[in-house]
Amino acid sequence: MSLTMALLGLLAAEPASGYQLAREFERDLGRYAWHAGHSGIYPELIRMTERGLVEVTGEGARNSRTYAVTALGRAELQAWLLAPPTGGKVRNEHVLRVFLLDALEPADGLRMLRRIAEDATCRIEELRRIRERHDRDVPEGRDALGQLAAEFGLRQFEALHSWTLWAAERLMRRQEQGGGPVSE
Amino acid sequence: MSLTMALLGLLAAEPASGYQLAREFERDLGRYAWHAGHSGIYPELIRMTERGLVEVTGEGARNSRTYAVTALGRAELQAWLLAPPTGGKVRNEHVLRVFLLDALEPADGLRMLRRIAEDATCRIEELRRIRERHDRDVPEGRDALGQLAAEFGLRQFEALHSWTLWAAERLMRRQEQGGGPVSE
DNA sequence: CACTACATGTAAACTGTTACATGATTCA
DNA sequence: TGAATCATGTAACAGTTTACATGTAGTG
Repeated sequence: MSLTMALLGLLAAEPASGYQLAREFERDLGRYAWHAGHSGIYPELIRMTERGLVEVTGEGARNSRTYAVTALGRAELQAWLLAPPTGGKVRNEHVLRVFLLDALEPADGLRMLRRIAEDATCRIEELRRIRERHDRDVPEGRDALGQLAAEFGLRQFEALHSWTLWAAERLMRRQEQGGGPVSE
Repeated sequence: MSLTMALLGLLAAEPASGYQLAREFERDLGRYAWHAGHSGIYPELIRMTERGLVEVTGEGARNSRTYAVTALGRAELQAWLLAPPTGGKVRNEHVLRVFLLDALEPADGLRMLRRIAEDATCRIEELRRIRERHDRDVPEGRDALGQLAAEFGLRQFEALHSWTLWAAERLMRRQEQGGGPVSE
């Protein structure tokens, strides 16, 4: 269901081939929202074509097919977006790691936090550069989705960074006070 | 794999029954990091017992079994936490919806953003209350994980809220300027 | 011509969800 | 004793991933 909508959303911004869509997932969408590989995308596009949600609008070199959303597809996407938020399932391995921090020795936990903080800093800088580019030439089509993603990611990584600082401080407070922290 | 680690992490904080673990997933972990239902948890606990990662340390009323991590389980968890961050898969239906915003008519998009912002505000207030409680009595065991989650969630919802404000402004800027936005 | 990137697919294995199914204990 | 909650499980189904498989076009 969600994969269907993700594809519909990408194609609503701009028609594309399965290959291009797969690359798109590796960029913004796959990073923050929904991950998918080409082997899931191609069969899904065929199913969607059968259901009339998308259609092949052209064939290019190397047997590539360009897909575009149909009116029906657009209607289904909009209906889904406006529908009451069903208890969406969350799966995020990064966040999971971060939550299990207390299972490590404090020294290891600190190392892990520092690594996460560094990584977050890199991404924040990268996203700030992307933002500047967006400020100059106002994005259209799929780049507009990229802009939404960049602004979202920027704030999220800032939040993550702020959290690592808090968590590191908490760890050090604990280390000073109570002696044996984790191990049995 | 991730479910295994999530369970190991919860049990590392405090031994528990499958039922208690399932309830735990409905709270912090399932909200932000990893969702799982009881029908996935019970079979996984049995497999983990067979692999020697956990063990049954007691049986209580109503045929309940209490599981605890073994030394091996703790070692595997720590190894996984310290391992290089494999390109973790992300699946978040909420974020997906938010990314596909541009597929809606501007008026609908604004309504959606407002709904998300309101929801975020509620959760932020809730998490602030939880934080105050944590400030009074320093959490131990599984409550410590709850504290990590609360501080993380707080920052994340603040980021989401900030993003909705930005996105709403962007939508209104677009509405003023270029006329026809989405529909073909 | 070799290598890389483009481009699409399938089958088996794995993971997770939904719906079904059962029984124990507490409380009103 | 009826209802709610605690407590555990299974089987069929749906969705994803991994590995395999194939062929095209451009570039050095």
